[in-house]
Amino acid sequence: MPVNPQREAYVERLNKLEEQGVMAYPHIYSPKDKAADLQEKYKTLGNDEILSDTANVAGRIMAYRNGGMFIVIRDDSGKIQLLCNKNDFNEKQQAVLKLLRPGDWIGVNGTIRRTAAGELTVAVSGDITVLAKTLLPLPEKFHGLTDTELRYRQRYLDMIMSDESRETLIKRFEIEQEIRKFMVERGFLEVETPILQESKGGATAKPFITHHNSLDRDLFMRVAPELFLKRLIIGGIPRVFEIGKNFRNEGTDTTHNPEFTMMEAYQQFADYNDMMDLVEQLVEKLCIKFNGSTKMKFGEREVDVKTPWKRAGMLDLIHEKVGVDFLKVTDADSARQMAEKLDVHVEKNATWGEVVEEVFNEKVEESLEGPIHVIDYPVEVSPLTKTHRSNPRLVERFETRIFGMELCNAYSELTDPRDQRSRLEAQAAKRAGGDDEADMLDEDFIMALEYGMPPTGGIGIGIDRLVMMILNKESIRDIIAFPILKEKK
RNA sequence: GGAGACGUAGCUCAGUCGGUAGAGCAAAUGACUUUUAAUCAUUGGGUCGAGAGUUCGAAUCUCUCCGUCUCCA
Repeated sequence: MPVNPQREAYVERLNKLEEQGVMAYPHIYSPKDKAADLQEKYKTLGNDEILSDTANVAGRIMAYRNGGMFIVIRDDSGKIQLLCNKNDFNEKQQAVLKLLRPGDWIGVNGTIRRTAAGELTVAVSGDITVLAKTLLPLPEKFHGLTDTELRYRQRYLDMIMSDESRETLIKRFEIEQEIRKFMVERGFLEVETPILQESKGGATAKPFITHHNSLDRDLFMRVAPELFLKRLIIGGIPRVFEIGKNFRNEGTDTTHNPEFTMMEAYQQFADYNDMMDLVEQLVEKLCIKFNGSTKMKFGEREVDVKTPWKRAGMLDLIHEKVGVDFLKVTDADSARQMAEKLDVHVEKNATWGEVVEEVFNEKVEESLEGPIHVIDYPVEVSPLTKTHRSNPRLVERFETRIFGMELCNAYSELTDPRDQRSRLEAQAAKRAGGDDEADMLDEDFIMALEYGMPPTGGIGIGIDRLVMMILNKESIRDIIAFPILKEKK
């Protein structure tokens, strides 16, 4: 951390303040008023009008003008100007006033007036209570902090200087609160499951590996909570959800952060159709709550998330888009040849399902503005999903897409322990063949399934992506308070 | 992983043809019962991301590396 050469002057002022017998970092303060409440209450007050009404506010100094005669403070509700008339201040009070700077936290008592210039103002009656002295100057007040690296490394400064950054992060956490409320109202119990896991499972992704010293063994940071939440369903909880961090060992870009927030939910006796209803209702409700309508904007693009949303089979979408019906292609060889004809590159040993998924990703995915549920995936790329009730080559799985982005991934959960074993064995074989994104065979999970899991619908919703869509932020770093950055050298 | 842009004072930025490092804000001292990015005067503040090279001389040209952003895979 580079030393700020101006810090010395701030420390010197702090010392002078304490020499005056002023506590720079007191324990408590209880202001009676908020800036925004006062602005609202006195909005009809005319210029130059002076009242005897008293006010008591506290906040951070954002502007300090005319030698302290005019000070603007900001609390959590908004800003208000203070008037410090030297003639009303005794010698010590004047000394304290002189030592204040933007960035300091103060609390004041005073009376209400509106200045000739039209600014609602608290005329301070002498004593100013210092609540915290800043030892570093705030960034330049007009432009604020624009250096993206500094904004993320010192997010608190970004929040101080940018109303938009601060409000965006607050809304992000409010959205999470609303999601919890929505789920609880529907009878889901919020639970917690292990982040440190002995087996890597639940999603196709590279894990982080960490080490437990006293057990002397490596553990995986979870890529998904899925296999533990299912154990809770088996244990008899009818509806569970968990909102928490998942960790995937991959690069960063505008839609990926290696640790990201996911909500997974599982519902007893339900299937994937119920999950489609769930996510539709959730997103519609959030959009109305935070944007005032069912219209959702992302950059220049706009969609309407009014329910119900379109549902379309993955193979039908491919058929429509490129004119090939992969259901009529029955073996992997023919599928691979078909992919080559479509100019889609696939691995030499790719299965039918892997080819279909790749063709979808290359040719169809991007054009889906949504909201749309892409349903019925190939069985080979969905190791934890129950086979489709009308076609054994497919599974009852859907991914919802909005603005071309994946919002969620959900299934009728695979509950047959025999089928689950053979699917995970296939995954383990891929893993043995060098695919470190493939799942491991988790014997303990299979055993849990052997005790009987009821029909279950499950869903995983990417909370960061959802927040980006609702708040119209095109970079995931804007809605994560502390996104990952490279080491500063 | 690839390509491009960027990196200069605490912050926001300028820096022409390669020739002594600049401004505004912030800071220090003072003035002003005035303000709305307050203003005015004076003063201090630089490893020009790091390293190497070319050159009499490099913020500037070349190369390597680091970091940030964007686009692509």
